Amino acid sequence: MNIFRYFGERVEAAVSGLVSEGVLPPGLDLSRITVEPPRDASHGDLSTNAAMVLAKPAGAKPRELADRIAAKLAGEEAVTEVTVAGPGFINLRLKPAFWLARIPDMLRAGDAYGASDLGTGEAVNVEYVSANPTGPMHVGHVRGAVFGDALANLLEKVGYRVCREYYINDAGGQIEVLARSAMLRYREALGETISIPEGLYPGDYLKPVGQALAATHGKTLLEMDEAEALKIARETAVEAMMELIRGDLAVLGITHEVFFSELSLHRSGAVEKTLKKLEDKGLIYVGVLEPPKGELPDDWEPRPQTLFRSTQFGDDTDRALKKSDGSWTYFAPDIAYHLDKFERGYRTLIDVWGADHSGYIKRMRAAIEGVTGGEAEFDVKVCQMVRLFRNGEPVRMSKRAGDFVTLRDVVDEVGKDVVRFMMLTRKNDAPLDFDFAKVMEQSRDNPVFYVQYAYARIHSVLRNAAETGSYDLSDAALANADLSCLRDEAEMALVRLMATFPRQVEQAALAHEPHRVAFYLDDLAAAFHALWNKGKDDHSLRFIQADDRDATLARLALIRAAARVIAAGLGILGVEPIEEMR
RNA sequence: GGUCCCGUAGCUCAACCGGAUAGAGCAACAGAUUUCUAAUCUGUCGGUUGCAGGUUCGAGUCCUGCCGGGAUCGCCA
Repeated sequence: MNIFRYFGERVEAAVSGLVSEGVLPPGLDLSRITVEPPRDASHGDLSTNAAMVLAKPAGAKPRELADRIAAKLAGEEAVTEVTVAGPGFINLRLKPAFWLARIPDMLRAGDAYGASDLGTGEAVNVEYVSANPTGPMHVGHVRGAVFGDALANLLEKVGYRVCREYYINDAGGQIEVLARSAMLRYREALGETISIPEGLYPGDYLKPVGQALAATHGKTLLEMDEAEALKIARETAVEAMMELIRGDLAVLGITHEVFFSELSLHRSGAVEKTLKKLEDKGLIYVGVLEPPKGELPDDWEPRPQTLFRSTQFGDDTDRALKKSDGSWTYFAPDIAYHLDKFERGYRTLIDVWGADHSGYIKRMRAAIEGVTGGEAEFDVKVCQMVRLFRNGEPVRMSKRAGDFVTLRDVVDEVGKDVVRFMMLTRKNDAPLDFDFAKVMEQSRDNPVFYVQYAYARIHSVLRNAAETGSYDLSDAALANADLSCLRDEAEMALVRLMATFPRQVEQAALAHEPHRVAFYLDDLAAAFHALWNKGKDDHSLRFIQADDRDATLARLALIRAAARVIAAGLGILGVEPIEEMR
């Protein structure tokens, strides 16, 4: 149960009661009414702005209207106290029994706790990673990968039908470089001594590709037309690189449903078809762009080019679709790609990009609006850079000579779960520092540990209970425990926080911000650790009470539910909970 | 120079797409805990939310202009 949604309905009922009594006019817009936890807990359990929002359109004074609504809400079964405060807030306090009744909800829901039908099965496409298939994934790709995956989990959790998608840039110039690099390795595999010139990929990961080419084709590639040979090398290399990348992603626990090839758009004629569509709408023309302001690129010269009228949709300048050699720019097939997603039935398109692509957002948004007639909702989530540290010292990386930290390096060193959690401890558009030492630290400082430790502590208690007493610790049994002895403020604080989880998940999903789940889990862990420590001070608050079976069962139900919530939250982040840490 | 992102406590960051007295952690200081795991907890100190206007009953949040940091800037992807 989402208590905020529930009371949102109760507030609406109170308002429509006032409408039928003639106190309020009919036809009021209720959409801006919110029911939230007040920022300051001393104000109560729930707070609504209904009176302030409705006052003006109803021609009423906010405080007076608040009093009328409050009087109606006071009759609610679960409510113990209603107050009107400040400019017209209505604050509700709920019966402890109402909060406690959420515990069996949680135990019965298990992993599904926090799930909802908010998305009503709507299809959403999340495109993330989409790293060029020119080598293994490096650390720069990790954040977007984790973010996109967690966002997909989050949207699924609240009832969207999510497609996780990867766009393979297998048609550009970098792929030509890859093909040439692979050819070189092929010669090497045939026994030639090679040196890798500047501009080609030097990494050892292309050696197996060269060997595979040699094994399959013998010396025949050397004898055929170079373009023909490069084509074969390219296909083999791209396939091998995608295998590499899929493996890297698997290490992070990421699986895409769709891998979409850029090349397929070229081959199928989808690019031409898409641009024809734009042309028919008068959105394409041949023209000369103004030179960019400020320092000019060295080789700049005015030149007529095929342009998309993205300025018509709010972009700063129109954008080139063809290179001077007549081939497509990156932009052209990308429009076709996004149209393809739309035509596959996705009305909500989410792209996860690195910060270095943020200058591309306006034109893509413009293109999608143009090509779909404004029918698609397009959101780009930009992930800022991750700065690597080792014991506070920045990790130096130079792209030359393959001297970069790979995704596998990081995961091998600290583990998948630590990487995933840490990547979500900052808002996506804020830079993130990742310190190899710090993320392994076992301290309050380290949120991964702190949350995992709360979960482990709970399981420690449960193990202890299983050994020392004859309790039925199944969720089904605990869900039937008499919870009335849970009265302490620390216990209630924990319960209230757990009960807000469904709302937190919904809000995070609507904002496309999975990091909120990570922050919530840190708060939840804090509430649990606080309760634990209170039991040190006051032994009557310990979870296991040898001489009080009812109290023990109630508390085991409480902490078991807390563990369930932590697991549900970690599940969204794609992190495995740990039952024992020693 | 244009565009986008960021600017919140000494430090690292939140703040639920406009709500009440802006919250956590770290650091500092003062305490608790001989444990259901002494990897934890409690308290104190700490703020003109970069600056100046505007919209609003109400602004860290929206708008405008500055200041500062980052990213990016016709054919890379």
